Amino acid sequence: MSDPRADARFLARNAAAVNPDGGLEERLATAAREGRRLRVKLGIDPTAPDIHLGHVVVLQKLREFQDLGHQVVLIVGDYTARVGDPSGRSATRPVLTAEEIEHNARTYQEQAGRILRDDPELLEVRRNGEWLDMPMDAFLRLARIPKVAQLLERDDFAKRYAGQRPISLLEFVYPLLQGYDSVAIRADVEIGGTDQTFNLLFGRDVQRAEGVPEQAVMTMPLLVGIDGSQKMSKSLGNQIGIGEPADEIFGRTMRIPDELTDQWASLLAIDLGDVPAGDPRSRKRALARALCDRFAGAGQGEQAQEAFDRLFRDGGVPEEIAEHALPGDPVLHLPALLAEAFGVSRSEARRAIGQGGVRINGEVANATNLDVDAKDLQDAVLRLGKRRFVRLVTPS
RNA sequence: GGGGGGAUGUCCGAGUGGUUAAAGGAGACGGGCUGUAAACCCGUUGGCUCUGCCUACGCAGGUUCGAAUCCUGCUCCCCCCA
Repeated sequence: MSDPRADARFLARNAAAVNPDGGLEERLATAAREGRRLRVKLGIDPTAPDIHLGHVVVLQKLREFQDLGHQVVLIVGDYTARVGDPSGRSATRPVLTAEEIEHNARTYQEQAGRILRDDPELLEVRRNGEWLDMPMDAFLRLARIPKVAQLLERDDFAKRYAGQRPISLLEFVYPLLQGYDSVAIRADVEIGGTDQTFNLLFGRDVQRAEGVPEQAVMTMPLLVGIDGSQKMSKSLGNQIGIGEPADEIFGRTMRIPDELTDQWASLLAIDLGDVPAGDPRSRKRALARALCDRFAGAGQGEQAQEAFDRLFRDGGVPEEIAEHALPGDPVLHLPALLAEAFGVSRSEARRAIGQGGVRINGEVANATNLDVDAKDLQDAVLRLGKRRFVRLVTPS
């Protein structure tokens, strides 16, 4: 039926690396020979439930495995999340409660379901608390596996160690726990971002020590966020969530640097088809449309693009604008109104007004007179900066 | 157990008694140009009832006309030696 070599080549086409060389093809061939599905593992962190395009890169890859008949195993890191991960040094990361973790995990699962096939043959979801909540002696047995020198080879650790910056024992233990996940579920393949390379490869060591076959490891390049420099992440605010409205997806995609367009298309498995390479703007628009169609629904791309053009090319206003109830007073203090309507501080609002960044029905707001007659604001469209709009309505 | 270093605005990071809402940078935001790209230019960037007022330099107290800067206690963090 399927050809392991061709499948491996297809799957690896946009990957950063496959380890060991030829490992994926070997696993595919083994599975074919034994007439079974591969178990393809992805560990997910239930501290940040909202899926953005960065997650999609990996999920899309899993979907490709599913389409070839293989089984995806999502591992919710509920146990590890409860302990908290101090890496990255984001200081006061709160340790989540079991309820929060569970809620996040469900949200994640639900969103991932929009990319993955939700067929029990093809998708299994597990919690690592199922096996990590082990007795001390079992843990200590595992603790023999990693060698300190080996852990210190991990780039992140090596740098911090050299720079005399802290590394907690807990961080040292994480790769071991993740690796044990691979043992527990008998992973054939594990997927992750390139930042996970060490951990994924370490899973092989744990598997070997535990006497189970070693997984192949496929790492995907990290998707660069819309700021064009750092990896996409919610905490950096440079993400596009898959649950966002089409207009938002379209607009934010149009903001990425041109150089990112092809990389995004490749990692997100979007075919830009015949859009000429010499026309970066059209390529980006095609990408934006495709993303809208995929995550907001078929046909959304076309619509979002029209709205976008109306707004930014023709200088109009969006069709759908959030509404904000006008307070009843006869005279309104503009900074206060802006603050409420857009969720900024009054000082911020004042600055924006002073800089000509606020428009009422297209007219730049007067910076010297901040008090406005309420009747001049009836059903007015208030605009802050280039892309924030609100329609003022009278509460009935 | 011993010794040393540190905690400043969104982040990084200057500042060791007064002109400090606190240098500089990053980020962000507003404006210009434009393709909501890049590059570039200008401006802003604690809050507010805004020509002024309030709150701020880990926490609490003290010295002083005056403290982020000095003293005391506390909390937290890091490094080194053992």
